[in-house]
Amino acid sequence: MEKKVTIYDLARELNVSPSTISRALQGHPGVGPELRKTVKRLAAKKAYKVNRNAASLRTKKSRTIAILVPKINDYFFNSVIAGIEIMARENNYTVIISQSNDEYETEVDVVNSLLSLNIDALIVSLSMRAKNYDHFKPFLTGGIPIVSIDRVTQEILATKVFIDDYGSAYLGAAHLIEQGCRNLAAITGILDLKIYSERVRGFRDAIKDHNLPVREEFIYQCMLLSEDGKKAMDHFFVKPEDAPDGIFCSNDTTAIACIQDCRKRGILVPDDVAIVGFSNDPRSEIIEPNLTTIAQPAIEMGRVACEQAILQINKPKSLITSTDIILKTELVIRDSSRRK
Amino acid sequence: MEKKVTIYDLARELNVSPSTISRALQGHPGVGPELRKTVKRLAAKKAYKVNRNAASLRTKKSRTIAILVPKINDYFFNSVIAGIEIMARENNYTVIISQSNDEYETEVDVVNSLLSLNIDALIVSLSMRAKNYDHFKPFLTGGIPIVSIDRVTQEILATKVFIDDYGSAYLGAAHLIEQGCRNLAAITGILDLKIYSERVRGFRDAIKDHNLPVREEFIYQCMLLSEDGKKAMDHFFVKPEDAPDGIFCSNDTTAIACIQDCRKRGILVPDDVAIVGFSNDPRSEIIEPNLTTIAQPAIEMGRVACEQAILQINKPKSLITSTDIILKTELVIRDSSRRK
DNA sequence: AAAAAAAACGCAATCGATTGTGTAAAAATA
DNA sequence: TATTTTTACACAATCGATTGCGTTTTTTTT
Repeated sequence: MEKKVTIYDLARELNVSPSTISRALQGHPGVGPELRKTVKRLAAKKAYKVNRNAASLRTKKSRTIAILVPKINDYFFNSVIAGIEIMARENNYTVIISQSNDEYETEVDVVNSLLSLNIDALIVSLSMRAKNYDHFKPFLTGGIPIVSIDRVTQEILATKVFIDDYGSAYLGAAHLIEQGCRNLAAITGILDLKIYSERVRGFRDAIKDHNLPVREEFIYQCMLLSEDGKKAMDHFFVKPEDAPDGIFCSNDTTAIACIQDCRKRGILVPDDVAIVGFSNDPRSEIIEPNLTTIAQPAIEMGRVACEQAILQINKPKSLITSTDIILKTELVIRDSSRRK
Repeated sequence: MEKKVTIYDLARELNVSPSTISRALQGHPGVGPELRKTVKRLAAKKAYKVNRNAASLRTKKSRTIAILVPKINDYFFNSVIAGIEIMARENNYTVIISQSNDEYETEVDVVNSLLSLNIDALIVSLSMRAKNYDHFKPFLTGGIPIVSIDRVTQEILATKVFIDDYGSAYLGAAHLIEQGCRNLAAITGILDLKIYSERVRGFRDAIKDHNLPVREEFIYQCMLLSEDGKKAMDHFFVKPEDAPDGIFCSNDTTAIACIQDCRKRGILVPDDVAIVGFSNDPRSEIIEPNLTTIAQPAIEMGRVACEQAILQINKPKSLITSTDIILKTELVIRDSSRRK
């Protein structure tokens, strides 16, 4: 149980003051180049590490970025986190993670506990069950920048990194129509979230623009879990003779559930029903038939979000701005929608 | 930009000393129940949050647990992380994550930077390219407990949470033999890691115990990436007439790659070659044929690891012990190995 | 009622790093 | 050489919470 070495230890050993040690280590001018080297050498030799708690207490900067996502073990968020972590490391930031489980209460809870931590920035993807966004206010009034990703809202003053949900969904739906579908259905997340309402809007517009009817009962709102996919199928197929021939899903989990459910029902994909998912989950190129899906640059999104966070951190507090950064998606056409 | 409220603010407002505020908030005896309530009420009203940096500096406890895994966006580790996060939250701990990308240098780097952070415990799964474990020593000499998961080593004094790799692999290989395979191959990770050497040992013993020959050239060591799976197939099938009829893979990624490669080669799974994977990745029940695999309780492993970490944290430092906790696995038999 | 014990709270040091300001010595200028 | 400017470093306050110890007040005991 050795105690950690502090700048005082180094100072004593070199017969200089602790402040000089601190400055030397930071490469401050005002410390002779000679002495600076000596200090750094000794620090390395004695395996000195700054006590970040002490430094943070003094400077009010923790070099820590917090991430809050609905679910950690989800492919998309997972990749986003990986992206954030990479960029954070490159810039010598530490990353804290937590999940809301898509529950509003947990989100509030987590956000509150983050307030104790003196984080420099928060990167957040909202929970499905948003009620209001008051719990984020202390960050803004405290000068802590928020970067909102994927599931964003205009109600928080934050840099937003997301994709063109409207356009992506439009593309997906249009693709289904091009493949001959005339009777489209959609599985969507909770429409309170812009991300999902935008996708549905794109879905609708694509149908309208092709002079087809939008069937309201074929827009199924849910939490996008696997079971929800099956329930949606039950819902769509109450009258099998009047069922959709194309389904646009807001994530791959439900899309895969649909494909599996089709198989059970003896419905052919893509011939009877063509299916498009969202995210390009690894499972989508494994399911048979391979899933057509909208690829999102998840890792890239993480990197950009983190980059923006760091940018904001280094900006004068009064200048916290609200930029929107929209990343490109790609429709990856596979067999689940390709009709020869 | 409001400044945060501190115990001094509360103290001034109530005309008591900061120490009393601190004690009241912690529920210390020695503060009247009356006053305690008043303090707590005011604290809540003014949205007071302890400054954890200040507290940590003083107490040398940060209520922070660090996780270091090879890869964040990997299903298994992902789930472990989720499990850790849940348990950590329940106990009011914060979780820090980082990844080594399975590289030794990065691992050393990350570990070193964790030393600045005054973490209370470290939960680590080793990188594939371990050279030595010296970088972990400062934690032990510093009284910071390490919990090692999945990829563990005896060379670090730490609580170890893992599975019965030997037994699981034995079971997997024995299962292949029962299904009629006589010529088994294995894809393994780097054998320096106990987890993989144990699996290979189980694999070998199962073959021996069934009086079959172990073919050394059919044990393929690699990083367990998807490409490695394909390379392994190339290797196994140099002489197609003398190729394995059963493959035991140390993870699902390579197992899936094998199945896909078999399809390309026109090899029937499981009839020509039966395949068993490891981890029960979500993809394993989607690939055709569904992958037989060893299910590991990933989230549970995370929970237990975190629980152990907290246990160690609360133990007198001199009592840091090295417990081994072995979790149960389950052979999930699916179509990739089931021969009728 | 006096003495002892307990309860309730304040004082001040402490954790380790940072940084504005002060000061001596060295270098540059007049 | 005397004076000004620079350089190189030290002093001491500060960040916010915690905690050992001391003091005052209240309660209990004899």
